[in-house]
Amino acid sequence: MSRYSPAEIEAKWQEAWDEAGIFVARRDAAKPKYYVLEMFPYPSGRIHMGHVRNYTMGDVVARHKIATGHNVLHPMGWDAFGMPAENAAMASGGHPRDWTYGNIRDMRAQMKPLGLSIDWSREFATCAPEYYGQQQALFLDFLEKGLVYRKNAVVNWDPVDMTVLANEQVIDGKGWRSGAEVERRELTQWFFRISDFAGELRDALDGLENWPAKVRTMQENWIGRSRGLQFAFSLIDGPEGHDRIEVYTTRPDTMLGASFLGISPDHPLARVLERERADVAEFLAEARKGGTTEEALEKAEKLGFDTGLRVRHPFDNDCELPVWIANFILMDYGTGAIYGVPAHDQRDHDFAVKYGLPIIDTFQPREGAHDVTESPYIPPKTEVVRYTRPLAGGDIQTGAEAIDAAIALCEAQGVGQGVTRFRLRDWGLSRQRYWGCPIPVVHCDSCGVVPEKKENLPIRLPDDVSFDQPGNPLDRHPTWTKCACPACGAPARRETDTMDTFVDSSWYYARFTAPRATTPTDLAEADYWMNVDQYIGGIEHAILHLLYSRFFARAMHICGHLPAKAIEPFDALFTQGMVTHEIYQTRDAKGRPVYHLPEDVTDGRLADGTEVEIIPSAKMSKSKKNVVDPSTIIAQYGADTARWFVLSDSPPERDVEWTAAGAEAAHRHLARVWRLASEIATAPETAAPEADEALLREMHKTIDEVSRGVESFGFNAAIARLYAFTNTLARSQAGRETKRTAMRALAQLMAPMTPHLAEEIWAMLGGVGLVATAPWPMADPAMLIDETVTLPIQINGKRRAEITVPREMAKSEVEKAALAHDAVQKALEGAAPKKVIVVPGRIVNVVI
RNA sequence: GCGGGUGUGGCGGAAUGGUAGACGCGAGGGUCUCAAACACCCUUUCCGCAAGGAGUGUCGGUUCGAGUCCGACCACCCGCACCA
Repeated sequence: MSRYSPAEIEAKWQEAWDEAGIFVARRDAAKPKYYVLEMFPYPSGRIHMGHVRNYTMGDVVARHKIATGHNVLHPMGWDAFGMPAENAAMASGGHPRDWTYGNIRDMRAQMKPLGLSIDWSREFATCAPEYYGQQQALFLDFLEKGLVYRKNAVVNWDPVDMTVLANEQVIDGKGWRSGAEVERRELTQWFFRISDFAGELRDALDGLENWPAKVRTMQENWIGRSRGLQFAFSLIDGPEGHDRIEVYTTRPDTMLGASFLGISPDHPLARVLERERADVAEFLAEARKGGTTEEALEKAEKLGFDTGLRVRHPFDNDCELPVWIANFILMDYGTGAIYGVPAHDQRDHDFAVKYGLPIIDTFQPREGAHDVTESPYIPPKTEVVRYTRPLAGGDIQTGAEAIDAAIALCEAQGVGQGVTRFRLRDWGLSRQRYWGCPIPVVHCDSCGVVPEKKENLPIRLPDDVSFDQPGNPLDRHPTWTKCACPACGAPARRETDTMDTFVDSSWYYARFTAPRATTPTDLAEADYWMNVDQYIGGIEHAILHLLYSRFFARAMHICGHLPAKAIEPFDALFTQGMVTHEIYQTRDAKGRPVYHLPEDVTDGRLADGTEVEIIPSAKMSKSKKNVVDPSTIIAQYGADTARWFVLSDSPPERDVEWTAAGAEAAHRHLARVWRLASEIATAPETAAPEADEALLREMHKTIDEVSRGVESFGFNAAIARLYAFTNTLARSQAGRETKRTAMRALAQLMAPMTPHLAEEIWAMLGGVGLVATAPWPMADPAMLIDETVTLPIQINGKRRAEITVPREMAKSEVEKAALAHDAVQKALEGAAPKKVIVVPGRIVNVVI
């Protein structure tokens, strides 16, 4: 072979790894275990560059850990349930299962050539009954422990298609197929009691030291622990059974500024009024329009309706407040009722202005006048403020503990009590869809909701379903719903809801430790392999998936499926950025955009010479056609080039832009390394002791920096160092044996990133065995320290000169040498410096 | 709207509070070649012939010293509970 030929060497070494079976994970007490996991893919059809980046990063970690003597588990599977499969079935008539398994087959075939160090013997798809049957067993255990329950909750309802819509299927408040205005409607649904764990999930975040701080912050805010006051306003002449309205507030210090009471459209009182009064029903119908997302609710126009009812202020018997129904009040948070303080809250202020409600100022800002009719004055939580209206007969000052003081005062007065609340809501898992894990319960006329017997699991999805009409095919299946009640044996109806696909991905990491076990997990295996030592995936999963997984691990532990140490399943987390690409656009006759694939564009022009408009890089998406197929790149340049490129240009946590030029450059470099290696392999023996010393010093510095880079996800910096070392090696006058040593080290350092090329070079230079299993090189600390050091000299913080001094030179000597420098002398003009700062080995700063 | 993040040459980016621009791309110049491709060498933040000066989204602050820390603002990106 006379030139770098990835097609040849990549197939060869993949076969060699397979034969040696080095990636098959088995328990081994003699080695420290290491479990590295990338978020498993949804089988959407083809792999994309984002997958390549994600799995390459995981592979670098896995291969580095193998080389450092760890027993590595690096599995792969498929998050295989979900809407796209049903959409495909609706669009083209096939079966979701066939579509899904076809995609898995294609994507696996695309992934294998990447040369990932994956233990494919553990592969599974979540849509396989062997997996979801165990998930059903988990559900039954959770049910037994009270971790699952049923309650009403709102969904997006398409009144034309008569079906539930996912948030994604609601476009600008309208159903994606029917175009009808979406309504919020209540259904009885299954929920996990994740909110019971809110405090624990919040507190345990502090222990997740190897998670990105931003993810911990996001989860903290999502869980949203708050301290506040819960109390009741008494309702005057309310409907029967409604003589008080409970409210929750985090700002009880503003209580005297209340000018109205607001309740959610879903509040029980609103429901009662809706049944009794046509005007209320009409308003609620209007208020329930639009989707269920918090974003839609927050951005929607604030609507209110005066019920005519009034409540009495608990601190002031003479003060009566009107009761309004307002569309921005969430039934899910607090008590579903608030009191409005327009003088001290922006949203309440907007509402009061819109509906002409009074604005009552209760605080005196410390300085300057503030007209609260113009804009609200938000009293700071940290500064001392003074009430202008007496609270319960006494002027009080509040300070840093204003809220606590107000709560204490209210408690003392017998008005309500301090409570800790969480923003986190229970996790609704019911989905009115076919392609998901069936919820293993039946509905019996006499016994109610009855869990299936475990011996009947898995409850398999029926195969004979049709997607020719909207709605859940399980609902209209002729026989599948018919079953016998597990309790009394009478005819009963099987539950037709399936589980949220987030359930599937909330425990797959545990299943990988024993993927063929006949129980959800095998405790011995879980005890050995858990926790995941390094988890890698997109930042888009920062909240939901990771929070659900943390909950699930706790719930599984309670049910005896995971050891206690695994309740925080991911020891370390890394969130990687996206792969982006420029978008190429032209316009059709009507001025509408037409997108073009990168492979059809050369130098900004199409094949017919038409110039394309270049839109800055964005996430690769099929609709914008700014996609590059990894298979094309692998065919053109080889897997090592694709791997090298996705790691090289950008820091892994940030987005990386795929460019054809960058890919070519990566390939050019790998070809150069290959050439250099074959030159060194065949070079005649020479000796050059001085050059040897210099090259070996560089080698040890490179080993040190690359090792640290690989361990800290500094892949781009590690690769830059490898480029620099390649340049050094190419120019080195060192003797043959030294160069061979340096080249072998280079191969080892490159092996996690470009494993095939590294094996080839390793073999070329007489390396023993596979480089994949060769022990990672160690940097000799003595070789990392130079005898002299060059220090910059700053004058007033600006660099003006530099001196080279012995490393161990005393501070006073360094100062003397710096002051003697021409540039310093010139700047001083004979005067003495005001101050001289010497940071040994770093810098000298002369202050004049 | 709420929560989180990002911002450095023509481009991607590097930089434990200590020489801003490592490494790569692109560009310019050169060597090799009949010529090209490949490869190799040199230059490349901006202004300036130079001396020198300016410079990390904007404005302000802390510090002997700020890309890095603090405050305000601007722009863009991600998430918002039924997308995965």
